Amino acid sequence: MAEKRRIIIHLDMDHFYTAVEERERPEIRGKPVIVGADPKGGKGRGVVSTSNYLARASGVRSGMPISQAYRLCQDAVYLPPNFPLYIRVSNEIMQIARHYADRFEQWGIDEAFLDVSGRVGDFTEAEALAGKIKQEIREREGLTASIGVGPNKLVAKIASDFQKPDGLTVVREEEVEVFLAPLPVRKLLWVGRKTEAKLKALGVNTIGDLARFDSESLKSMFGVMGWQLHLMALGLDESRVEEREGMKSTSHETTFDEDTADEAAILKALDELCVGVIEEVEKQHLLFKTVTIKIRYQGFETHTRARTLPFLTNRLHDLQKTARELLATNLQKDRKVRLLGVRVSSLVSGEKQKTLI
DNA sequence: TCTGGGGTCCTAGGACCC
DNA sequence: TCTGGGGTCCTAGGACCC
Repeated sequence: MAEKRRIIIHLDMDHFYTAVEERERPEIRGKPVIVGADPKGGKGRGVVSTSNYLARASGVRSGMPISQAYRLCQDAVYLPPNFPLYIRVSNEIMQIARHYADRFEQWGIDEAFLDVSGRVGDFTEAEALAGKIKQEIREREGLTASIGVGPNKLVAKIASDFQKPDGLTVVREEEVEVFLAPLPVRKLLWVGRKTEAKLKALGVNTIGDLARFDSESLKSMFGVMGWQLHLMALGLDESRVEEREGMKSTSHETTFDEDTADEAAILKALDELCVGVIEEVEKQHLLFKTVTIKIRYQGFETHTRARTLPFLTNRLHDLQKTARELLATNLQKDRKVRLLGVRVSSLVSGEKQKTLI
């Protein structure tokens, strides 16, 4: 039995963090703006979270070391991230978008998928609907978004990235193959740096190359992922637009300003991370069973150590005690530490738990 | 070039149970 | 002495997303 044809919209806010900052601070408009770590005159550690298009013109990109961004664009306005603000604005935008969709799925802080199959008869009507969504976001929030419309989530997502900023790209079912073929494989969801490199070694550069590649070889080389790669290259994706509910884990981590072997400073940082995690656990009314700590040494070597408790808890004392024990038995003496992290998982809603007991 | 902080999912091996 | 099969849970690492 043939599935009903779907029409999916992907909404992607343009350079979200910097766009929000520019909206809130008229004095920085017209300048390159970079949200991320403190550059500290070129000596800062950390990376660029988001940069506006003026900064991108100098070569600045998300994820780039902030020291490198500083060399490329010294006259930019550098701002620390203001997550409470971005989350507030994000919630307002998601409210707007949600009411245009039969099914809605938020994706990160500034993206969303909308299944509008039941609301529009064809892609032309979907394009008009997408225009209305962009307009409402512009009028109510003073921000621009780029939208992609396609027969599934994969194509819609790639389409939203096709023309930016303030873009609107529609890819009909019969146009999918021609649209995807010339694009680099890196545009596919789940194809990151590593997979891109492996594919390149096979002579696969574009999505078209991948579509022509033998699917059995892909499966034997990449396992489950290989089959997925084959389907994606053909523009096929049956995954549903689905609201995710229930966090699986929550964590805090911090990179020291300077790598340190000072045990007192390390323990203090660990305790503070635990406090932050417990605040989130309490806010969300959660109980947890598994504690994981993360240690990154000087040189970027990273380890995780986990322990599952025989009981559910939301107590700071349990977290700090477990985290300290995991650290004590795994910390390599006299090695400088770059980063420390604390995560809790095996989460259960505390309210639900009460009714179970 | 020198690599944040918040997440999700997958894989592989080992423990343990029936 | 040599040794099953299936299932679940746990740990560690890694790829990927925004």
